Amino acid sequence: MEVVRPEFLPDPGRSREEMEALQREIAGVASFADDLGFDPSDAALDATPDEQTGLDAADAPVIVGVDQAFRDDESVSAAVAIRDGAVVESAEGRAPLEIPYIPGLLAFREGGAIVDALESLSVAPDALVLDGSGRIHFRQAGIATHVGVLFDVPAVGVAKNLLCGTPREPLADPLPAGTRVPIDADDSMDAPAGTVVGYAFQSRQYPNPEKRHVNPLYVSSGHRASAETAVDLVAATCAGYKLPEPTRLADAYADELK
DNA sequence: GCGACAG
DNA sequence: ATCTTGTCGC
Repeated sequence: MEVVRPEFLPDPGRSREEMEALQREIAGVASFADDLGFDPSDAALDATPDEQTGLDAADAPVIVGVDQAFRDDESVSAAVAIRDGAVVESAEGRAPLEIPYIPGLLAFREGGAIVDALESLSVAPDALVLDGSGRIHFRQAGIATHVGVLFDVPAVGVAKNLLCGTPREPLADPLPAGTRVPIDADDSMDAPAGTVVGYAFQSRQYPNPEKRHVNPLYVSSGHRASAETAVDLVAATCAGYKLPEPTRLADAYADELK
C-alpha cells in the first residue's frame, strides 16, 4: 500500500512542539465515524461460507495486524494480513530508533518501521489493527490514528494499558468476558469532556476469575471507524486469547524477525 | 511542586 | 518494549 499523506510522515527529528502540532493536524483530518466498507462480523476468523448469508472466503475483508519488536538500535515492524482467518501475506519493515519512548509520541519512535512494512505489503488492507492507542490520546492522534490517516485506511488501536481518559465505571478486577466499558475523555485531552474516546474491552476471562484473572484491552478508533465498531472488529477477530488474532500473529512474527 | 502517561 | 525460570491455575 501507499502513503497518501506524506506531509504527516513521523519525522523523529522534529521538536516536541512540532510533533504535537502535527498530531493536532492529524486529529483534524481523522474520522471517528464509520467508514469501513465492510461489516465487522464478516471479519470473523471462522467466517465459513454460508449458503444463505455468508460470503465467500475470497470476499472476506483483509485485516492487517501490526506490531514491533526491538533489536539493538533498530525497530522491526511486522504486518500480517488475514482473510477469513487465514494468513494471506506477511511483511516486515525496519527503521533506526532515533528517539526514546515518550508517552504521547509513540508514533514518532515506531512509525518509521511501520510505514516501511506497510509500503511493502501488496494486498490492500480493509482495516489495520495496531498495538497502542488511536483516539485514546492527549491530542486524539495516537499511533493508530497517525498510521490510519497516513494511508487513509480504517484503523483501530488495541492497547494493554490506558494512556489517558476515564472509564465511565470503575473497572472491577474480574470483568466478565465480553464486557465493554466506555472510556470518557478527561481534562488531559483535547476532546470535549464526556466524549467516548474508546472502550475497555474484556476479550476473554478465566473460569475462576477470583483466583486468576485477565486484564481488559483498551480499544479505540484510529481512523474511519466509530468507537463501537472498533470494538466490534476486535471482538470478531479474537480467537479465545486476550489479544485479537491479527495482533498475536504480528507479535509472533516480529519476535521471529528479531 | 506533584502527579501521570500506549510501547 | 526488554532482561528471564519456574510456577500457579485453568
